[in-house]
Amino acid sequence: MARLPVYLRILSDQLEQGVTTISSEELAELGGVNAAKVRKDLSYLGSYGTRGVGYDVDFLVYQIRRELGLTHDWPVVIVGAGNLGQALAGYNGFGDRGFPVGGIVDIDTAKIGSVIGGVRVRHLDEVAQVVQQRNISIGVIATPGHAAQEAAEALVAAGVTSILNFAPSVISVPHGIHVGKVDLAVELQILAYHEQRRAATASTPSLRAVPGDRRRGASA
Amino acid sequence: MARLPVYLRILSDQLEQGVTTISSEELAELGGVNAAKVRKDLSYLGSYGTRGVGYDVDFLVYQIRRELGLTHDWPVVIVGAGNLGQALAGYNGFGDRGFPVGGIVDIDTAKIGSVIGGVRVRHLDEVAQVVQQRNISIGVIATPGHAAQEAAEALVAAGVTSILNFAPSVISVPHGIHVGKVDLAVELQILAYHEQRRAATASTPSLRAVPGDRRRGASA
DNA sequence: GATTGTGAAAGCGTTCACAGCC
DNA sequence: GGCTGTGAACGCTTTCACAATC
Repeated sequence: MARLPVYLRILSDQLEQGVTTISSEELAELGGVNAAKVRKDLSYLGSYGTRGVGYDVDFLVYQIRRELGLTHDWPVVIVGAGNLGQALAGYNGFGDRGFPVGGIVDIDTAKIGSVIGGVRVRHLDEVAQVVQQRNISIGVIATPGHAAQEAAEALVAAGVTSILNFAPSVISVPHGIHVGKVDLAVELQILAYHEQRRAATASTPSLRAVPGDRRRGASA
Repeated sequence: MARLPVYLRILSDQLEQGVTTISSEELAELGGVNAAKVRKDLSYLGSYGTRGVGYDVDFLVYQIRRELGLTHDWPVVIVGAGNLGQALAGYNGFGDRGFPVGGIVDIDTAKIGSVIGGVRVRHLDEVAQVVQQRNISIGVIATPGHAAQEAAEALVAAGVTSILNFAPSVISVPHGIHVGKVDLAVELQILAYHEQRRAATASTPSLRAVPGDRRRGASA
């Protein structure tokens, strides 16, 4: 379920703030979703709530981590030491959340040997070595679009079985390889779409229906 | 519809390769989806296909751009000139696809004045000025998590109506502001989940039903 | 003959509503 | 009284299948 990581982050936050118990309604509020949905999602993990009380935050965090396979670190290898690759390697959000950068590779000899975020950049040809040495199963593609397919093939050949693709082009991989895609332009295009619709409806006086937003407190 | 940007990218690629006509089946193949879905999606834009022939790629690109509001550029302002902000600002994928970086702001005086991707970094306090000068309606948050809320508030106060949040924390914004979120860790967690399931099923020769604890005697 | 456009059917995720439990 | 867990209703999205059209 794609919402478990969201719950996990919220619950981790709550845990830090000293919250020990949480109801489905509170969690739903924090996550911006429906309480019934939260209960359905969590019941999928097992019956870990207590009726009349709620869920034990600490236990729930453990269970979600277990379900997501986050009981141990998943080192990743980054292909591409350009702007994006450097940002990802230096981004604490990766290592802090269980995905330490186990290697960075590139084909630009000018970049090879430099150190980013404590990791030395090596040549793409050595990616198989890196993957096997550090027992890596997740690769991150941070290359220009035209190099993405080559990067994907090198990763698969090296033994990686999951790929997160930041390049703005579609890669094709053998069956059985999991691919996640983050296309920055697509995200912006969706926002642009909403902006454009906002402009269109704002200039259309016929649509007078006011959304009946019956929330109690205004957003704080 | 969230798939339009995907079609747009494929069609743009095809256009560059000299393809002038495409059938729903070909487009579906390239996009990895069902042909009927493609037709339904495109029929939503209007009846722009020709039976027995297919769709005119050039015309379709124009229509999708129109629907998405991509007939003009949408300059963006980036909050945070750290690793991620620099990567985004230097990333051609933004400007090339209609989202030029109209400004970068930060609170670190050491960074202010430096030039990234041709744009000078200014102070967060000047964000309203930047937004109004360049007529910006989309802001990008590339700060550490703890600064994301402050960034969001500054953007909203400056007049931005859409926000793309790369920080690993949830921001709350007034009603009517559109927020897109890219959480790098969430993407990786989803891949980890699949990896973990792969390992689990690989080590389970046959899926034997595990007896659950049925409370009460209603076992049938 | 090939391909679109679209009603109808099927599938899936969400929400409701309430019994069961603390 | 409060809250979970879940069958059932609902609504939305996807897929099918075929008439309409080129």
